[in-house]
Amino acid sequence: MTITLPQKAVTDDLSALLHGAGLRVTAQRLAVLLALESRRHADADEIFDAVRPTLPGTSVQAVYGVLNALHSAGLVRRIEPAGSTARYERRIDDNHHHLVCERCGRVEDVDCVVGAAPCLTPSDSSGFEIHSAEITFWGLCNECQHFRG
Amino acid sequence: MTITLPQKAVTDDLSALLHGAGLRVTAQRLAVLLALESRRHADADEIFDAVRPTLPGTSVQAVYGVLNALHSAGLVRRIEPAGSTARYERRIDDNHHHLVCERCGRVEDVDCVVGAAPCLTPSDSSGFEIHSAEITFWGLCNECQHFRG
DNA sequence: GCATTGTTTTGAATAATTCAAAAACAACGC
DNA sequence: GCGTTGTTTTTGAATTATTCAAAACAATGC
Repeated sequence: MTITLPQKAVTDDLSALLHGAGLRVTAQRLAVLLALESRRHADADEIFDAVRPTLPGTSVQAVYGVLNALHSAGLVRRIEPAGSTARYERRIDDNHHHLVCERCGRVEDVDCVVGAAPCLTPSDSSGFEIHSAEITFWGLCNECQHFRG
Repeated sequence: MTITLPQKAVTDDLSALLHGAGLRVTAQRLAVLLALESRRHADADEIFDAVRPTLPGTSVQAVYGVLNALHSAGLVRRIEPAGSTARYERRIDDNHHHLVCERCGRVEDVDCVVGAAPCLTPSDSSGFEIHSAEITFWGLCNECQHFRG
């Protein structure tokens, strides 16, 4: 029986993830993936801030590069709600959607919509070959509802 | 019986539209609205190009200003698909959705989705007060389907 | 017509993201 | 273990959509 430090175990998982996707395992990529584990809908800047303490010397450009690589490999999902910068998330396997606050930009997950399946089929696709459907709900988050004049 | 030039009639309609929304009627606003009549999902730059010939001296900033005013007044809808600049459209009364080409960024309208109504209700809204739902279908347009390797 | 208030122009700034070249590094075979 | 090769990161700069601010101007109500 081998005893592994929890931290190490997580990093091993992430290494395997990268490896499995045909990507080289680098400290920056592991750090970005780790940062995404504990954050939902993080943007490049948040991730940069999260990575910096443990991996000083990392550049913002590297973070963008890593995120682009992870996205191309299908390991992270990128959403760009109107008015926000690009946000990244690790939940890629399920087909969940997003609630975005019109006032503060906060993003929350919606696990499913009622009658989800039919939503993925438009009635007339104008010759498009459809790959995915993205649903964004706009409104006011809990906090911002109290700020109205 | 009065005979009105068609061009003039359209402009009168647009003037009434602006007036009804409590906005001042200016040449730039009429020109932008007119440009939007014949264009679907136009961005600020396209509109600027469309306005310039008939109204030289108009600045890009003015176009942005007009579009923001029209949007705030609810006269135009603004969509910002990931990877594109903001696009504007006059169809605001209906609740239609969009097809966006992942390759060339082309945007098409989808009149309705099968089972449209249920789509507007998420199962768990996390305390959000929901105002609207936006559906974007991602895929390849007719043209871009032939460019695949 | 004239004053008021809102809009447009002019000119400059902002901020997210990407580009490019050179240095650093990971993966692989030996 | 060690060099080679191709990829990734750093460093430094560019791009581009959009907004900001002050001054000139124009629409509306009287």
